[in-house]
Amino acid sequence: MSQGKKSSNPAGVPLDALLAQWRRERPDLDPAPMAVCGAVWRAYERLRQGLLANISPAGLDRPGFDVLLTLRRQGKGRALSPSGLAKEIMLSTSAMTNRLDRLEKKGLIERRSDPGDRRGLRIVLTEEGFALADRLVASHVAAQEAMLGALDEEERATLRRLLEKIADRP
Amino acid sequence: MSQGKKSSNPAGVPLDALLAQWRRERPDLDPAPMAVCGAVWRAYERLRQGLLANISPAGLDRPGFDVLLTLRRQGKGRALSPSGLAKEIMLSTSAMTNRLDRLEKKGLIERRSDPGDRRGLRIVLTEEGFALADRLVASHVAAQEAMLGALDEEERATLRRLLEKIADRP
DNA sequence: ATCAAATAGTTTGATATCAAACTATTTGAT
DNA sequence: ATCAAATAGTTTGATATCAAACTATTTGAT
Repeated sequence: MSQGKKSSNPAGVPLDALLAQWRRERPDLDPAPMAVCGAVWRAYERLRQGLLANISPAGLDRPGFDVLLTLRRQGKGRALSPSGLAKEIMLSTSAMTNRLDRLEKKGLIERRSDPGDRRGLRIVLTEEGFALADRLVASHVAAQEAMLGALDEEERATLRRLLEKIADRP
Repeated sequence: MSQGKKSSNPAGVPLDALLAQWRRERPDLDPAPMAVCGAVWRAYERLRQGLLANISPAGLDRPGFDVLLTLRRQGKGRALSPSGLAKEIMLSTSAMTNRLDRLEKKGLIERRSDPGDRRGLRIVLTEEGFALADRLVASHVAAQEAMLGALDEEERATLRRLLEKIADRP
């Protein structure tokens, strides 16, 4: 039950101390990239923790929440196949089978057989799943907004641009 | 201004498309924070992929690599306890037991009993583990440098500063 | 000096992931 | 029309994580 981890510092050691150790041990290397990558990692961890705090009271974890939001943002009544969901959420199809089992058991989604392909399924939100997604996405965006609160609009735009330079690199 | 479409997309959908879906479905919410958080996540995923490409040829995974580097940067012959390692790497101590078993089996680390506390252990790199860490950290930093290649020095500093505003937020 | 509480590390039990094997169905070349 | 190959989703087997229970030892209050 207790989350015995420090929350302010994803990895225990301050980045500067870590770099100093490497400079001492490997003066032939320039450890500067570690600081940038470490900063990405720590921001990611912070955001992940905030996400978890938002969804775990509802008994959801990250992949389950992703399924709900992915379906919700398609619009009322829109469906996706398990493999389509797996691709968007970056899970294996076997993990998706498991996720869907759990969400179905909670009454949040429904497996319908695809009328056009008897191998296939169409996953839809139940009334209850739709309502939960609607409720959670609001607090989710609010939580994200709070975590970004130290950044003004211009800084957010800059941050996005710089991060995309990493993500889009071949 | 926006070069936003790339196929090596961590999650399948371009961020802009995702935001557009939310604006249609939930015009009452401002989904802008999702774009920033999504960008952090995608950069993180990119870096994670690059890391994995560097270490998996050596038969290591992320936590195993972290153990090696954490020990290596302490300096030759310096030791840490399993719980100290677990804290730095943010693994449970039970997961650490497992990691150490595997690394020990590969001959990369050694468990020595703590002379000052018979409950405790001191984990040290073997000669082979030290050499592997030394080899991998070099290619690791090189790989990171390559992934950051699109950013100049000033951009890197800015990126760090902005990310820390997220990570350090209470 | 004693002994309850704290601490270090391991084991156990529940659960998650992935890759590969599998079943059922569809597609496409002939 | 046939049937090998492709595809959709599930099951299986190996392995990882965590929390809680456990064993051995140390700490600290008395």
